Amino acid sequence: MPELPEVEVLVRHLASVLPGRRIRAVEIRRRRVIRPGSVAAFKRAVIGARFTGVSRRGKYLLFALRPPRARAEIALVGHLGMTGRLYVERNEAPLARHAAVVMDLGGRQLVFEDTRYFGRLSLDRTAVDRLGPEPLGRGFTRRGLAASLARSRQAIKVRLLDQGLVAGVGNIYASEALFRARIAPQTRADRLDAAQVGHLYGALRRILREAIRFGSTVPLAWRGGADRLFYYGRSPEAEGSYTERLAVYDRADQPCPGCGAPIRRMVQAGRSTFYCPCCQV
DNA sequence: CACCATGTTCCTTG
DNA sequence: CCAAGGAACATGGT
Repeated sequence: MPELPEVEVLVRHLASVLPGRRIRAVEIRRRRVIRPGSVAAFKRAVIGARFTGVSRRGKYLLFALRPPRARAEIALVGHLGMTGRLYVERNEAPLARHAAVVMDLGGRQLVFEDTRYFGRLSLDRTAVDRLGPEPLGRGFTRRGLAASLARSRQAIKVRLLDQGLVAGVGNIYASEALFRARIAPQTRADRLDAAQVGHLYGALRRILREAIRFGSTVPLAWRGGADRLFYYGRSPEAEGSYTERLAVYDRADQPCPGCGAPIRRMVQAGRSTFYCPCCQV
């Protein structure tokens, strides 16, 4: 479930596994995933390079690579789309059906698996450069958020999904944050008062931080006893407790944890929004 | 068969 | 020019 917290948990894991490893070979099984850019240029830049670091920006993964013979470092950008997974396993492990890219690290392989192939790997940073501030970073402020929202007549739920407003919030945490802030999702962004913007700011940070803490606290699990790590770094058994943490997302007709009224689902900009009609005004 | 799904980008409409 | 909405991308679950 790749929104900011899931990507952050994954990045922390990969940062403990990848640095120091060299890319011996790359197999592109789905060329669509290498985008934008060409497969040939991608392979040329990446093969032979060594991982020096892994970080995150919004929902994007950033891999720092040092090519051989001390040329400047390059940045490999990754995005998991809706169903992407990224893990390191032994070379002999049977390849997943939807493995899109496999990088041979010598004895181990880094696998980018994605059933829907919406995810991508690229050397192009333009999408990353267009992102708004990191919600858990210094650049995200109440004033900045208020100023951005004052310029838009769009529904607040739809605004939150714009990665240029704040980076990393997706469909799940947008609904969750609005519930915590007690703001109705259809409220026009420019109609929120200062107190509501303050609540929303705090709710976003709290929701995202808690999700990261939860994801990082659960022990890492390995599928089928082999050493293939689930991309989100949690065991299937933890899945139940994960969804139990969500107050409104995917809970249509279930009782609101605050007042007991049935949670509602509606569609905004083509995507589901879940909310409590009684708690969120 | 129908509808739904954690995301982004492109195209059209106003 | 910009904002907003919808389709497209591709596969699988219910």
